[in-house]
Amino acid sequence: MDEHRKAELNQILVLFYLAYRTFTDKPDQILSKYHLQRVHHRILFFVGHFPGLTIQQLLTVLEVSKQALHRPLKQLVELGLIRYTPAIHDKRSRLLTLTDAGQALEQELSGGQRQFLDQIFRTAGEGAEEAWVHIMAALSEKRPAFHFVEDLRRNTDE
Amino acid sequence: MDEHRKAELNQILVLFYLAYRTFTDKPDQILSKYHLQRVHHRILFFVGHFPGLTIQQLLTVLEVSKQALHRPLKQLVELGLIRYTPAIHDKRSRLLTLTDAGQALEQELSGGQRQFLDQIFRTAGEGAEEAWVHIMAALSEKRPAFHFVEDLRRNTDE
DNA sequence: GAATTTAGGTCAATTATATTGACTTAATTA
DNA sequence: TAATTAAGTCAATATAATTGACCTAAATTC
Repeated sequence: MDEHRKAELNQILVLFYLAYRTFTDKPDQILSKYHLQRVHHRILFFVGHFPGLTIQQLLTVLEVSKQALHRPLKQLVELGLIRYTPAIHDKRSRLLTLTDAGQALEQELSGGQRQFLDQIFRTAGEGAEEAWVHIMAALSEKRPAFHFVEDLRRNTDE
Repeated sequence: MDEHRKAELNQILVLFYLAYRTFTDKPDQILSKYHLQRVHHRILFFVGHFPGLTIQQLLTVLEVSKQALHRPLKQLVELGLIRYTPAIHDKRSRLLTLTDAGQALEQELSGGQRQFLDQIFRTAGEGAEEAWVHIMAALSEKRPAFHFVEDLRRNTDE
């Protein structure tokens, strides 16, 4: 790889870093109002997107330890943002869903991100969204959690 | 926004999350071998990409407090990965550059990221890189650090 | 020239968080 | 019945960030 291309890719690495930070910035500000952190947003988002997720599944997608998830999840339940619904097939599992308040906060946190992306995709040229998604999927697909989430989605869609 | 589009954008949010995690995963593994963290990679990357960066500028792009930067930067200097070169114009400033060992580690950390991106862009369709960059820039451009980095780049190029 | 500001360095206290390991209960599966 | 699994919790340790204070030396401003 020549120096010019390396410099070009470095600018791209900077963009990736800044874009991700910008992306989590507004939600982080909202979270801090409630004394919550990034991990709380992740929990709310995944439970909102995959209603009925179990704790085990949540641990798998977030790739954190059970002990690390314990406190933030407990807080969200105590705040009345997440509730357990009993699982019929396996009474050991606890199915996670958002309460109305949880849905409202999730919307407050992720809604801006969705609108921001939607607006950028709409103003970008034809096929830009597909290209972006293709590249992000290529970046993700070596990851075990990627396939796990794909399987989750397929099961949820049924 | 209808439910279908919301679900579509949620999948995209998942991709963003997973792509970024995948992206920092290998470097994080390498860092842990040296008992270093993400912030050390960021420092090495930005100093490597902008040789002669001052501490103030580094604080601005990383958006951390002086005290938060202090320890990891000190460690990198003590490990012989980063060196101060005296500033002629302002003797208060300390210009940061990578040592040979620092360049080697930076290459080990970011080189894989650059190659990974380069390969994906090459196998993606025509214009995919431009589209991706356009979108990531749109996501970044509201950020003060984005313009700061743009200015830095212009000054470095001169 | 004196006063102020700026770049950088450091210490201490507090707070937050993650990690490892161990242990428990209840339910399911082999 | 025995072994495994989902979930919950405690404790100890280590890591990290944050706030606030204080310091030196160099540069600017008045």
